[in-house]
Amino acid sequence: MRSQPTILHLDMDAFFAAVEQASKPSLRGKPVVVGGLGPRGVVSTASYEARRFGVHSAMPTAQARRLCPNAAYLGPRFGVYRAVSDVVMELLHRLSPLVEPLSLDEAFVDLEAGEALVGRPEGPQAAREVGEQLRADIRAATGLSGSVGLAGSKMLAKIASERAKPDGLVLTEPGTEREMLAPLTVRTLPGVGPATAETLRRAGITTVGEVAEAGADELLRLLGKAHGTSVYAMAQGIDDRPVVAERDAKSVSVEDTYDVDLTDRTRVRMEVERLAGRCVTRLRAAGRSGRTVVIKVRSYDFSTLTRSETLRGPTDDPGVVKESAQRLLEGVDTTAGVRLLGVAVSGLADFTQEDLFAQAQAARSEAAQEAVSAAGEGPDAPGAAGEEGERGLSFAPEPVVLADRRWTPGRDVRHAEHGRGWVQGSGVGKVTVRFEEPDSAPGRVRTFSVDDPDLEPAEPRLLDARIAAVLAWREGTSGSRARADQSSAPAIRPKSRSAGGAADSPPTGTSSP
DNA sequence: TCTGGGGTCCTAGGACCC
DNA sequence: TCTGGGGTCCTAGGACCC
Repeated sequence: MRSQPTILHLDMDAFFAAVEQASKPSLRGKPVVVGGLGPRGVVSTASYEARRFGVHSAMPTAQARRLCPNAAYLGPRFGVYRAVSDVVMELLHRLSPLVEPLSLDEAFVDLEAGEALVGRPEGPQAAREVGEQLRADIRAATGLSGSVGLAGSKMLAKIASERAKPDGLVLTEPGTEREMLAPLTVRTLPGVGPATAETLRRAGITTVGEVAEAGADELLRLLGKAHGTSVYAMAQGIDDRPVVAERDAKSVSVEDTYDVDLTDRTRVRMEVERLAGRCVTRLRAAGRSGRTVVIKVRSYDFSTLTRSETLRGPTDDPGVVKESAQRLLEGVDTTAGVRLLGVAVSGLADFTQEDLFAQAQAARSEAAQEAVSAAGEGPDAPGAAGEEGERGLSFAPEPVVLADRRWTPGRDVRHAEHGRGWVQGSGVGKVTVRFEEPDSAPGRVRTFSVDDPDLEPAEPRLLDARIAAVLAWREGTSGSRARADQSSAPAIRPKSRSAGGAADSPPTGTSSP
């Protein structure tokens, strides 16, 4: 526990939905839901307008449609979210080198490890100023709002940002945390989910204060050693977890839920083969190899099992992983129907055993195979979106993505005559497009035949020219993971940035959600 | 129209080794 | 040769997080 509130937690507000509203002028101020659009999809993010109808993340999309039929339902565009996220993370890195991203829209920053507080007066006011400046910078650079929590520990900073939502800042002064925590539900504590909350409830414990009163012995008895110890500490406001930057991934996994349960064994084998290929593609893209192959099978009744085997040494050979996955599948009965299949590789290492030539060879043929299978997917393909942009933001057109003429709502398109727009909906051979761009006025809607040759998928347009400038700079820096040296980072605030040819376009943010 | 996809960490039993 | 204890690896499952 620190005596000063120098741990900052940033949480972007309704991030995916907010990016969509910033991209699509006609959706500003309207309910927007981003998520899986198939029969088994779930909500990733609901805009605040949609939340008023009771829609929230992890809810089945079908249920959301019943609650809020007039919302715009959009498939996710991860490439765009990642691009915006990169800009936000860049701003965090200017505060301190110690940034711990939790997801695309969330991160901790250790202000003590950086320069942000230097030269400011002692006391919590300095941290508050840094937090408010950050929020202003994020808005200027992206047009989006983020909420900031500041406290003396990660847990409290996160709780603070939650209370700050939307578009606010909360600073918890060290020394006041126990009374603040006491009345909150146990679900507030990190690591307390539905199962733990139920265990505690049966013991008559529903608030954080009651956890603290129950004592260490009782918690260890109820929750076991590791879990009990940590929950008890957190309930007293004790949390010494450090902010940790850049953790190496420990596993890579790929899974698909099918619109209709799979029963045909040949089809199941084929899908496991594809998943293994995709998994290895991602593994190689990360420059890793792994020793343990895992398959996951979820049955019609939602029961889930995994089977794994550990190889003699790490591999990134698609053939080896595919064979292993098939071997594991042979031990699983799938006759009753399968709703989900997954393949994972864990026990990751940084090197491989194959020589470089063989690696390059395999990577090429694998990439080609991916391209073919992705482009050739029939209507029976998994409905969940999320394929596009999987591999980063790509300003260069990705042929694999653009060749795919599935008109998922939200997708970017271009029409030879009407210009750029996005898919509003499709069905019975027709596709409806709204023609507008991030900085245009709300656009008009037109309907076309799905195979209209004048209509084609397009690369997403970023929200703001400055974002493109920052990203271009990042891509140009040696290596994809190059981290900004504070001093060499370009200024991306409107005042100080001239972004190539498009320098003076106003931030979209002034009228943002 | 019930329940995504990508992860992390913990537990527990058995094998195996010393 | 009737009985041990500890450490590590592997497998499977479950809780939790965003």
